[in-house]
Amino acid sequence: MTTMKEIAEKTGVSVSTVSLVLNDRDEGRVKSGIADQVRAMAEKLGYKPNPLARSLRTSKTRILGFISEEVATTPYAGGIILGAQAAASQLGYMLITVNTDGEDSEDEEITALKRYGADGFLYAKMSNRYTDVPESLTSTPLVLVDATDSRGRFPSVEPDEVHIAYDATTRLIEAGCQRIAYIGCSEPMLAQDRRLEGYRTALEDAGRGYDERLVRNVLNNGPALQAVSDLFDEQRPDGFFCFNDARAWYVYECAARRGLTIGKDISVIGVDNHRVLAETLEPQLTTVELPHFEMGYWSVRKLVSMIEKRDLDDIATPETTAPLPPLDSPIPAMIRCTLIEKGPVAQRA
Amino acid sequence: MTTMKEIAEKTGVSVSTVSLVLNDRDEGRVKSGIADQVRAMAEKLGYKPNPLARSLRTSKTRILGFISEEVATTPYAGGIILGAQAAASQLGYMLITVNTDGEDSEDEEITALKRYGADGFLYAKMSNRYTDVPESLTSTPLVLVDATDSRGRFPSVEPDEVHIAYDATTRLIEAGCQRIAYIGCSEPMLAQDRRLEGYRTALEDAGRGYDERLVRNVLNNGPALQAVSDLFDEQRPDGFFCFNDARAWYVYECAARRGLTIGKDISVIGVDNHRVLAETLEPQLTTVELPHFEMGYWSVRKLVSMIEKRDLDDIATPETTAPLPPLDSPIPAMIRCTLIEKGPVAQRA
DNA sequence: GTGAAAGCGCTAACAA
DNA sequence: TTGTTAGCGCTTTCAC
Repeated sequence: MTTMKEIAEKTGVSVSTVSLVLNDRDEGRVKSGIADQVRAMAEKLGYKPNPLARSLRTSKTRILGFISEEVATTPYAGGIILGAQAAASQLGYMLITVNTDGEDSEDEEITALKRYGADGFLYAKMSNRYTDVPESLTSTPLVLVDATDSRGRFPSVEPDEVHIAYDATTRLIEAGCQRIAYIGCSEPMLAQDRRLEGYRTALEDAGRGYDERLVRNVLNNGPALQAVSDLFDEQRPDGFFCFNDARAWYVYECAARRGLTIGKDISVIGVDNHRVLAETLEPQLTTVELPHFEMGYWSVRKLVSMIEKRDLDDIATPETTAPLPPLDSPIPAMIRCTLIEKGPVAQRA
Repeated sequence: MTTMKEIAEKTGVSVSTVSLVLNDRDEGRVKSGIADQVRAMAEKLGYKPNPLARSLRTSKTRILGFISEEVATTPYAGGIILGAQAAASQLGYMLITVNTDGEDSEDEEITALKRYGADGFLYAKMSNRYTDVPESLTSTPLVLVDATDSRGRFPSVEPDEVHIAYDATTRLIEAGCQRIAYIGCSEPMLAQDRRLEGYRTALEDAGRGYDERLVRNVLNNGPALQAVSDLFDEQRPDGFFCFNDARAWYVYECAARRGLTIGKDISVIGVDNHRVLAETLEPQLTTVELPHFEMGYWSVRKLVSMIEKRDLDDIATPETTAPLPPLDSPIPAMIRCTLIEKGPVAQRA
């Protein structure tokens, strides 16, 4: 690894000059001829700054910590991490992903990261809910991802849950569905509340009544299948909006048992949390893809703008291959989601 | 953050002495009274070494890089990462997880990690196959996880694929299945070859013939469902061993369409790569759980033993909550897998 | 046994 | 406009 010292020697200047030039702080301080020489030499020797040494001096590491409980158990976090990494590498940061399977290891991992000098943290949950931020995180720049600080102290970047449900429900209405059910989540959760709201609003905007008999909020377990089964028998819905993969699968399963064809007899739109829909039921159902990538991407930009105390609107995207959101938009807190029509949605008279 | 300097001042000794003591290199070099004082003061001030400063001096960072393409897209990597993190934190290392969605970003991320001074790398694939190690990784200690170096230069830690298939097939035989099918993978892959071998050996050990008409190697796509469907009609198998989730789902689907009950008419054992089985089909199928956690765990130990050029048999597990493999065992290259009987396996006469 | 001193690679006052 | 100096927190000879 070449050092500034080597460059200085080979160019016949001092290290400080090299430092100045290579950090682009040479404007009006170093003669441009010299500066060019230095840059050329750095290029020639393939100089790369040693981030450790720099950090030791500046006490800024350009390291970002990504904390999540779910990296390990769902592919859900995947897109978020990809997006976060894209933004981080774009901005010259390194993203360190840490998963804290339990409460115990959490603080431990966080302090480890802090000792390594992380400049800031992302704290990601797996489904939008009010969240208590661990105490150890409150003293550093922090952005919540797919979560909302229960005490309102920290900014967050989340999917636009109301719109998810509104769009899905509207799609079902437009397809001609008459009795549209919502299979929700019975745990208290922001995402659930807002999706129910979007579902309801869509119905009302279309001049339909909201009928709570068509709403079943269930858990991810045995009784859930029964509840959905009952819904089929009692209400005979012809359209379903489902909170997530598992719930969409219950509908799929119930339909199969009754000989109902999806796309003909009933239409199903599900939110694809765990990629189960994408991976197995793909041809059968229409899915809403959560904006994982975008959430990761924008939360990193938000975090970095907090750390560097400036807007990032000037930072363009030079050589990234990943699909990036338009960079001229300001950093959003809510992100619209994409409805993906992979499977058939029945068109009725 | 307290520094050694502070401890030195408050104790009235020099930094070098403090360094000696706090690194346990004081035996016979520092009077034990002094040493105790230093330790007490360090404890009192809550001293934590600054890893950056240390690394700058020693050019060892105790950072491990975990490179994978699939962290982002499957939950498969999750267990591996958990295991790797458990081992790393046990051994005083920090694990940096990096996913390289495409070929392009891979080298970039690796060099970034190298500049941060990673002491070694884990290179993980998503299913056991011969793998070309990226050139940029060949100059640092490296362990492959769930993959085999195509040029045989680097050690790897993998599931015992033959046994997976042998055990699953044997289980089906013991349950009384007469016509046991294997739904495999048509891509060339170590895991596929070895599982086919295990399937075959189990049949032969049981005095059964191997009938290649009962084997269907398919891809993860549309025609696959048709192929499995044909298998049902042509061969009427009553037992299935499936390469992974998606393939198990094809069987599940075909059975459902024919009104066959799993656990009564047919038995299905699938390898749970993507947690789809665990999350949606859990009550229906018997799954083989790949030893993700263990793979991560043991590969880190292997890597660290390479880095530190010593055995790790003396390192015990003090305060980890995660389930750890027994620590007295030597580092294994192949890891046995667990067959999980979640669903019914038909018992026939 | 202990401490002084040098240095890892870099940045930033301050001098010149 | 450039170089000198000091120092980030730590480890490691080498004198004493």
